[in-house]
Parts: sequence; C-alpha cells; structure tokens
Amino acid sequence: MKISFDDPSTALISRKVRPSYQRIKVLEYLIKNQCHPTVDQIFQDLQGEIPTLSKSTIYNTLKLFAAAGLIRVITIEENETRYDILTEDHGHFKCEKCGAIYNFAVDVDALATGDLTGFKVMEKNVYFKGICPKCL
Amino acid sequence: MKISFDDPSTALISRKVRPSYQRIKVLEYLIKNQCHPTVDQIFQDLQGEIPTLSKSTIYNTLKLFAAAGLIRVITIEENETRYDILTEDHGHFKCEKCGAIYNFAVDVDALATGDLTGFKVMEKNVYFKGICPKCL
DNA sequence: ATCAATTCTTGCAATCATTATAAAATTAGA
DNA sequence: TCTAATTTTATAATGATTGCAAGAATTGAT
Repeated sequence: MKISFDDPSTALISRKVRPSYQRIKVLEYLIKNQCHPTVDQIFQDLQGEIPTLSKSTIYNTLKLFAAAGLIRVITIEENETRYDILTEDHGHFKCEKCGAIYNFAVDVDALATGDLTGFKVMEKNVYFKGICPKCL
Repeated sequence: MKISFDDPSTALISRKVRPSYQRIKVLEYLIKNQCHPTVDQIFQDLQGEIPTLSKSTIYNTLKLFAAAGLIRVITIEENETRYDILTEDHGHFKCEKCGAIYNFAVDVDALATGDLTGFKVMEKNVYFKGICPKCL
C-alpha cells in the first residue's frame, strides 16, 4: 500500500495512471514542494517549464491523483483547496496570521472512535489553528 | 468561557453581540438544528419566518458569530462551508455517499502535540470520512 | 418623545475557485 | 503510417462568497 515516490513515473504506473508529461511534472512538483500548495501555486510555478499548461489540466490531474490515492485533499482553508502528497499520517497546523500550513506528527489511531461502530472510516484528518512561532 | 445557550438573546449579549431580531433567529436556528447547516439551508429555512431576509445577513451574522466565538466554522466540504454551535469538543464524520455529517465524541487533548512547542494552538479539529451505517 | 448619529439589514453587482464542454493535440496499438 | 482512444487546452458556465451603497432600525442625548 505504501507508495515509493523515488520515481514519479513508476509511482504513477503502479497506481494505474498513465504517466503523461504534465502528470509527471505535477507529481514531481508535489514531491519537491511538500508545502500544501493550492492549484494556483502549482499552476504558476509549472508554467515556466510548460508554457502551454492549462489550469484545467492541474484540476484534472489533482482529481485523478486523489482518486488514485496518490495525494490527499486538504480543506483547512475556507475558500481554497490544498493538496498534499500522501506520506505518513500527520496533522496540519494553520497559522491564522501568516496563513502558513505546518505538518506535525500525530497518532490518529490513538483517537477514540467508540461512537463510530457501524461506520466505515476511510480517512482521518486532524487540523489545528492558531499562531505560529514566527508570528508570535 | 462556557456559554449557556438557554436564552439566545442573553447568549449574544454575553459575547458583546447586539441581539437584533435576525441574529436571535439565526442563533435559535443553530441551537435547534445542530446538523451543521450550510448558509443556504439556514437561509431557506428562515425565509418563512422572516420574509425580507437577505442571504448577506446570514453571511454577516455567521462571520460575526464566529469572531465572537459563538460558533465554529466547519470546512470538511470542498465547496460549501458549514457551521456548528460551540458545544463540547467533538469530531465530525462525513459520509462520502449521502453527504451527511455526524458528530462523535473525541478526546482532542489526548492528541500528541509534541511537535508544536512554540505554537499557540487556538482550535483543534478532527474529521473523518467514510461510509455511514445507512449507506453500508 | 424627538432628533441626530451609529449600527444593521438588504439587494445587487463583482469576484474568484471550480467544473463542464468541445475542439485540438498526443499517444498506443495494429 | 493510420486509426481510435486518451489527454490537454481554452473558454464558457456555475455557484459560493464578498463588497458596496442605500434604506431601515436602534441608541443616546437633549
């Protein structure tokens, strides 16, 4: 189940996703920039390498990656969605001042789920909000 | 710090929010309907009682309530924001099939936060996704 | 109670992220 | 190389949220 992201192309193939040029570039970008980018950030940064790139492609690609279980969708923001390469389980901390999003280790399985008998839990998310050290 | 929601009007006053007719009705609605409504649901349901109601008022009011610490903003959905009266800490479970959102008890303080020294944590959120018993 | 000043509500226009769609480009297999 | 399927692109459409300006309601001082 664990995916190796050493080679973007083979990671895509292992998930039955055709490794097109754009898809490889987007995945490479997500591996290098584990900063929970928005669609617009990905688009802006990749335009240099791929001048003909369309924002639709980013949307299509991210939706495909999420369905294939390669990435996770983060919805801390009220307006904009962010994306995260699937690594070990971790929580997200959002600074309400500067907007930065940090990762932190968290043992999600330690969370009590007594109320959830009969539910099929497929994804566990933890996010905190507050002020980061830089802004304090 | 704990708010009593027995009387909406006094709850508003205790948080330094002027208890206008619309605000009282919105707060009453949130107390009665602890089902994480969207802006549109609140608007549709309150239009019967307040024919002149505007959706802007709902947005203004909810923003004000959130700033006053009366409600919490839930961003599980990718597109629409939901709102929740502040009660005890609880997690949210979203069924990916029917879209319903359930509450479940969770001990958020049991979560390890070792990585977050130097951070000022103001809000802790836990949400799961999966399939609910009705849809299984 | 009256009047002026402030605050709240309303309606509509503007914004912005996301989705839909159809045409053009690319790729895979014969 | 040729054809069919897939992918990318560009543009238009959608839909939630915000901005703004005018009207309505409320407060406090006289």
